[in-house]
Amino acid sequence: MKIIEDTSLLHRKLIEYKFQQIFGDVDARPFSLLSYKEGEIILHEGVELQSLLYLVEGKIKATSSVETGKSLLLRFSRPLAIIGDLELVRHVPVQSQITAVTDCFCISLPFDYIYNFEMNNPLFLQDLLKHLSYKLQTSTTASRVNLLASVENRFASYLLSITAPNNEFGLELKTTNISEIADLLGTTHRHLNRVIRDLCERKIIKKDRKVIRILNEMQLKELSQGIRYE
Amino acid sequence: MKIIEDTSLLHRKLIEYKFQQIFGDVDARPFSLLSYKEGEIILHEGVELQSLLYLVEGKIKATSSVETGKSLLLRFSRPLAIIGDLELVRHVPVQSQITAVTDCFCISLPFDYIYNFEMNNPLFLQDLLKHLSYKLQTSTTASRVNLLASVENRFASYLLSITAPNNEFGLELKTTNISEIADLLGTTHRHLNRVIRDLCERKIIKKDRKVIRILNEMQLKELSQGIRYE
DNA sequence: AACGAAAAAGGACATATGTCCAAAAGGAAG
DNA sequence: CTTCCTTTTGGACATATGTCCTTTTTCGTT
Repeated sequence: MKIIEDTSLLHRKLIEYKFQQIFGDVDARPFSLLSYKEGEIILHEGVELQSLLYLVEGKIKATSSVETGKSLLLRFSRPLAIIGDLELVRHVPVQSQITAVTDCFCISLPFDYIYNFEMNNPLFLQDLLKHLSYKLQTSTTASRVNLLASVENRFASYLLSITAPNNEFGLELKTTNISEIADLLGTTHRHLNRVIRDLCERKIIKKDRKVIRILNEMQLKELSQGIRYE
Repeated sequence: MKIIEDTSLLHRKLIEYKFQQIFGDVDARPFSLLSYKEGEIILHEGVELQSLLYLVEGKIKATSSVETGKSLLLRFSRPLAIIGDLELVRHVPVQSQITAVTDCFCISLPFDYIYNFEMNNPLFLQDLLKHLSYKLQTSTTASRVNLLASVENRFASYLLSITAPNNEFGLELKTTNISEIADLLGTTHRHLNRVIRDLCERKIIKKDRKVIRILNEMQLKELSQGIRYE
C-alpha cells in the first residue's frame, strides 16, 4: 500500500464518483488516496479496521477463510464499491480478506471522522444502505446457487469473472496456481484438475503451461448458470 | 394474516421494543399489528412489498427457491427482526419467502410513509444498517460453511435451530415432512433418510413415527460445527 | 377389520468429489 | 547435461450424495 499525495488525482476521483453529492464540501473531509499493487492484500481478516475504503479504480476480490487454511471466494468488486461497511456498522474486525486483483486505487475515510461527523448524514447512511443491501442480495443468490452448483459450474463462473473482457486473443488468463483456485472454489486441486481436463476435451477451454484460454465463451456461460461472483 | 385491532397490544409491543427511540412519537406513525398462524407464509417471493415488517413475536424462517421448485433455508429469525429491509432499500420484489414457524406478530409500517418521512431519520437508517449488516455477516458465514459442511452437519444445525429449547422431554420436534426438510437443506429425501438412520444408529437422535427426539445434544452440537441458521 | 391411496423408507446403482500417493514435468544451480 | 527440488498431473480407491424405482408403512374411508 502506498499513500498517494497527488491531490489532483484524488480530486478527479472524488468528482468522477460524485462524492460531493454525499459529503458536500469534499475538501473539508479527511480523504486520502491509497494505491495497491496487483496481488496485494488490502485487508487481512481479523484486524481492526480504522477507515472505510471506497474502491475507485481496479478490481478486488473478497474471500473468507476457514480454520483449515482454505479460503473461499465471496465476490469480485469493481468501482464504486465500499470496503469495510459491515465493519463500520457492526464494530467487528475485518470479516473477509480483500485482495487487489489488479492495481487499485482506494479513497479512505477514517472511522473516527465518520462516527463523529457522518452518522447523522442521511445521504451517507442511505449510500451505505444501498451498498450493504446489494451485497446481501448477491450473497444470498450466491449462497443458494452454490449449494446446487457443481465445481464445474463454479469454475466456469470463476473463469468468466476473472478474465479481462477486452482481450484481443479471446479471453485468457494466467493461472496463478491451480491449488489456489481450487481453494477459492471450495474444492481440491485434484478435482479441479479433472474438471479442467474435461473442459479441455470438450474444447471449451485450452490450457498451455500456465495459461488458460477460453475457446467457447458461449458454452462457458451456459455452464456458469448465471452464477456471478461480482 | 389477520390485522389485529388491539391497540393496547400494539402499544405494549412498541414499548417493549423501544420503537419510540427510533420513531419518536409512535402514536403519530401508521403502525399496524398483524398476526400470522404457524406455518403461514408471510411473504411470497417475487411480490411487490408495500410495508416494512418488524417481527415482534414468534419465529420465522427465510427460504429462497430455485427454478426447480426446491427451496433452500437461509435463516431463522426471532424478535426483533426486520423483514423487507433489502426490498425497501433496493426497490426490488421480495427476495426470499418468509414463513411463520410458530404463531407470529408483526408490526408493519408502509413503505410510502417511510419514503416520505423517515428516509432522513438517522436513527431509523442506522437501525436498518444494523439489521442489514447483521444479515450480511451471518449470510456470509453460512455461505462459507455450507460449501464445506455435509448434509449431516447441516441437518444437525437444522435440528438445533428448530427444536424448542425449553422442552422437558429433551429436545424434540414433529417432523413436518422429510422431503420438505431435505429441500430446505439442499439435498434429497433419499439422502436425508440415510443420514437420519445413521444418526439413530449412533444414538444421537431417536425417531418414532413423525417425531424426532434428540438424545445427545452434545454430539449434535459438535456435528453442527457452529453453523447456525439463526 | 379391509382396502387403497399417499407418504416414507430403503435397495441398487451412478456420479461428483475427496484422499493419498506416485509419476511426470518444469526449472534453478552446479 | 545432470541433479535435485518444486509444481503439476493423474491413478487408484474411498466417501458423499443423487437418481430411479420398489417395498413398506401410514392413514383415511368403507
